[in-house]
Amino acid sequence: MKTVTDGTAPPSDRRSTRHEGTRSEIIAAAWGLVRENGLAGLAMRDLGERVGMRAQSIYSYFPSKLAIFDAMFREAYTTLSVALEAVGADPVSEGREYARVMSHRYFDFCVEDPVRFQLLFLRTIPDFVPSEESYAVAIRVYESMTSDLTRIGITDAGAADLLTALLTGLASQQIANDPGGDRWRRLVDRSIDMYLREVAPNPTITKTKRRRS
Amino acid sequence: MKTVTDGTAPPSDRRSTRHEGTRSEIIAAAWGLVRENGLAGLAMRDLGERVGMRAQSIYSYFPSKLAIFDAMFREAYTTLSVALEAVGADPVSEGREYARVMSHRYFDFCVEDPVRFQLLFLRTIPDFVPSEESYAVAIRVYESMTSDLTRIGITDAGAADLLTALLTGLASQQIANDPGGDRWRRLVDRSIDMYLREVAPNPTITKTKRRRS
DNA sequence: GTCTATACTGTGATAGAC
DNA sequence: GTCTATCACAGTATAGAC
Repeated sequence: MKTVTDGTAPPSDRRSTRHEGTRSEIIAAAWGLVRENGLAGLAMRDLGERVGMRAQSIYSYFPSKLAIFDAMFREAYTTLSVALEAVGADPVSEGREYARVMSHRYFDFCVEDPVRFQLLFLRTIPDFVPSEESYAVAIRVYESMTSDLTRIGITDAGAADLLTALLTGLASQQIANDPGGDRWRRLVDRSIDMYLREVAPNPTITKTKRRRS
Repeated sequence: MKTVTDGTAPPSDRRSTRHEGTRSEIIAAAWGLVRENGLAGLAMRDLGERVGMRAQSIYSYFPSKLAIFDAMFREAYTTLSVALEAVGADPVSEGREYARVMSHRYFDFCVEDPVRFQLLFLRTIPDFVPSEESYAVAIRVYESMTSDLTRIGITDAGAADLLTALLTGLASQQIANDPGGDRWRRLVDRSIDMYLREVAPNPTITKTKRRRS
């Protein structure tokens, strides 16, 4: 129902899988091009050439270029979601340790792919607004993070907002002013300590279960 | 000497002032357009129309569109420089109070004009790299901030980097996820406290002179 | 359903007349 | 300095072959 920005409803019956396959292929090619030429530098003609068709044919799979960005947006947030969920499953990751591991995953995810960072966290493409479905994935990631923080004893209002601001700030500075270096990366651990001292001043709180035995 | 990206050396003698005047006019018009259509939406034709000439004539004043962005970059950093220097001159602004006032100025400067923020702090225009002269202004602002922090007792390596990351992170989140609101703005004071507790744990340090009399 | 062919508008930029 | 004319290249869209 209501695949508004989703583009090109599945043909009819069975070879929609092939259609989906081509869509994935296009998105993958788009990521490659975007990493080479920047987010704004994505050209439909280049994209067509990369996947072996003319630019116009792409419109059979996506109604517009913005729809491609939307699919990329959703895919990237899903990747982030998976990366962060893996932390929660890690038995070692309790309390402060969870915060530390999660923060590093988040920071690495940002710095790893500057273009992806730009697409997800900075509103930089002129008319791009993520569709309802895609934005829902983003919200889900954020809610998951909040509930994880709650789980380890950080129930503070604004605690999650403060953490995302801190991490995206470090990542953004790293990307913009020292690409390839570690000038801000090496401040991450210190930032977590600083953050935890603020939102969970009592260290016993963050050690959820069994403190010694 | 070597006005490489500066474009169009002054004609010869005296009416270079008029030339400079037109340049300023073009830049002012560019700011207006960019706030309306976004940074990537700046079109030379629109710009020409705005200043009362054809698009091609602008190339008599700037060698390229990127040169216009460069001039805007420099102008904006000069504005930031002035805003922050005013804090140091304020006699009330000592120690923690300096950090607090300065941080709010910085944050407000960022949020006040999202497009300017994008130009200065996020590398988002495909091939734009600030010229040497323009980047020098940015460096000067940063060095001034560092020396101010030193003056109030924060000599910590990376302290300035941590602060800029924190503030740009808060601003970036505010702009992207709650434009017009205050969801991250109201975390600024708390962030300063958190920050000062990290970089200057001893409160007496930051109170530079006369603690009581 | 998916392709090719063609075309429309708008972009940054250049050459040369005046 | 400012103009006209022009270029190569974007994104987008429609028509029609297969």
